[in-house]
Amino acid sequence: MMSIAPDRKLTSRGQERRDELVRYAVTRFAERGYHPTSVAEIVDGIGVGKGVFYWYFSSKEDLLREILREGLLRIRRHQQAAIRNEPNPLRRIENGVRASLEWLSDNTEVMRLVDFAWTEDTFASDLRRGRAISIEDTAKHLRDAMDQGLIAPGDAVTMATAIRGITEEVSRLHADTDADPSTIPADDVVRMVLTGIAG
Amino acid sequence: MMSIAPDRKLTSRGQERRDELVRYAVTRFAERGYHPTSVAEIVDGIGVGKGVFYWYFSSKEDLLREILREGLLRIRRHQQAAIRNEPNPLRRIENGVRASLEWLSDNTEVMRLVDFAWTEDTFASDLRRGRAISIEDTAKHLRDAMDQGLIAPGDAVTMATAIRGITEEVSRLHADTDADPSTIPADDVVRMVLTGIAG
DNA sequence: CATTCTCTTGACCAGCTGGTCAAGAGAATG
DNA sequence: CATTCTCTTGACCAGCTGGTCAAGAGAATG
Repeated sequence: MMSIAPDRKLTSRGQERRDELVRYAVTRFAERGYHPTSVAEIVDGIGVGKGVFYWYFSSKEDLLREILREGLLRIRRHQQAAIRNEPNPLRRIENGVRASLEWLSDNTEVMRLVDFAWTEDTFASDLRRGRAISIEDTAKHLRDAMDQGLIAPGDAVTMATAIRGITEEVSRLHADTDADPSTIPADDVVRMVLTGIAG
Repeated sequence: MMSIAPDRKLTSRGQERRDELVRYAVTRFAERGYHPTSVAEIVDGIGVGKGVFYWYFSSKEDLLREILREGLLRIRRHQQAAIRNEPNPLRRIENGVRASLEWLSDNTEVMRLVDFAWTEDTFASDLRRGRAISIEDTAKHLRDAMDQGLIAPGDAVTMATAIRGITEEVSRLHADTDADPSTIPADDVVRMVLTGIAG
C-alpha cells in the first residue's frame, strides 16, 4: 500500500533520506535556480531513483515550500534567541538585526531561495504572512521605545520595513562580494539603523 | 534573406511590434514568472505567429535581458534628473531616494523582474555592474557630506547599501499592500535615511 | 521465520518547451 | 510596376518536464 501523504511518519532511515534530498536541492536551486533545476537532476545527483523523490514530497513545488518553511522557522528562532532576556526595546532591535545578519550570511543559499520565492505568486503568499509578523515584531519594539521616550515618534511600520531592508540588502551585497560571513559590517549596519547617515 | 541579429534596424512598424512584445512580456513575466511564461503564451497573447518573436529577439533570455537593460536605464535617468541642479550632497541623496521610490512604485512589474533576475546567475551578472555604479554614486555623495562636515564619518559603501535596501524594501511592501503609488511614505523613508530610528 | 510496513527502482508517459525554417505577404524603393 | 527588403505565418522538431506506477527489496514486527 502506498500513500501520497507528504508528511507521513518516517523511520530514521527515511528521515535521513529526506534531509539528504532537501540539502542537495537547496544547493542546486540556489546555484542554478528553481525552475532550471529538474527533479531528475536532484535524484541523479544523490544517486537514487525518481520514485524516491515522490515518496517524500508530493511535488517539486512542495519541496521548495518545505525548504522555505524550515528556513524561515530557523531564522525566526535565531532572532528570538538573540532577543530573549533583553528588556530594552532598542537593544532588542539591535540584537535582532545582528542575529539576522549573522544568520543570513551563514545561509546565503536559503536567502537566495527566499528572494526567488517572492517573485512567484505561488510561493509569495506563504512569505507575506511571515513578513507581516516579522515587521510587526519590530514595530512593537519601536512603539515601546517611543512610549519610553527613547526615540521620537514616527511611522513604526515604515521604520520596521526600513530596518528589514537595510539588513537584507547588506546581507545580499556581502554574500555576492565576500564569502566570509564573519566580515559582515554589523556595527555599521546597527549605526545606520539607530541614527541613519547622520551617524 | 534572413539574419538573427537581435538589434537590427527596424522600420517604424517593426519598432511598434517590438515594443508590443516587450510590454506584453513584462506583464506576463511579472504576473506568472519568467520561466512559467512560455514564448507561445506571449505570441498567442498578442495574436501573432511564433516566428515574430524570433525575428525581434534571439531568445527568450535575450528578451528579459532587454527588459532589464531598458528598465535600469530608465530608473537611472529618472534619478539623475531629480539630482541635477542640487549642489548639497544630502539633498542630492534625498532627491535620489524620492525619485527611486516614485519610479519603483510606478513600475512595480519591472521591479519584480529585476528581483527575479537577481536570483539567477545568467541575469545577475548583468545587474551587479549596475548595482556597483548605483552604490558608488550614493557613496560619493556621502563622502562629500562627510568632507563638508554635514555628517559624521563612516563606511560610505555600507551606508549607501543601507539606503538602497530601505528604498527597495519599502517599495516592495508598498507594491504588495497598496496599489496607489502616490501613498508611498516618502517622508518617513527620508527621515529613516537621514536620522535612523532616532528620528 | 512469516507477515507487514517502509522505502526504492526505473521504465514509461502525455504534454509542453524553446527554437527553426521554408514559404510567402506587404511595404518601400527606384 | 518590377525588385528588393522587412516582416509574418505556422507546421514541425528533438529533447526535456513533472509525475506515475507496478514490481520488488529490505527492515521491522510479532
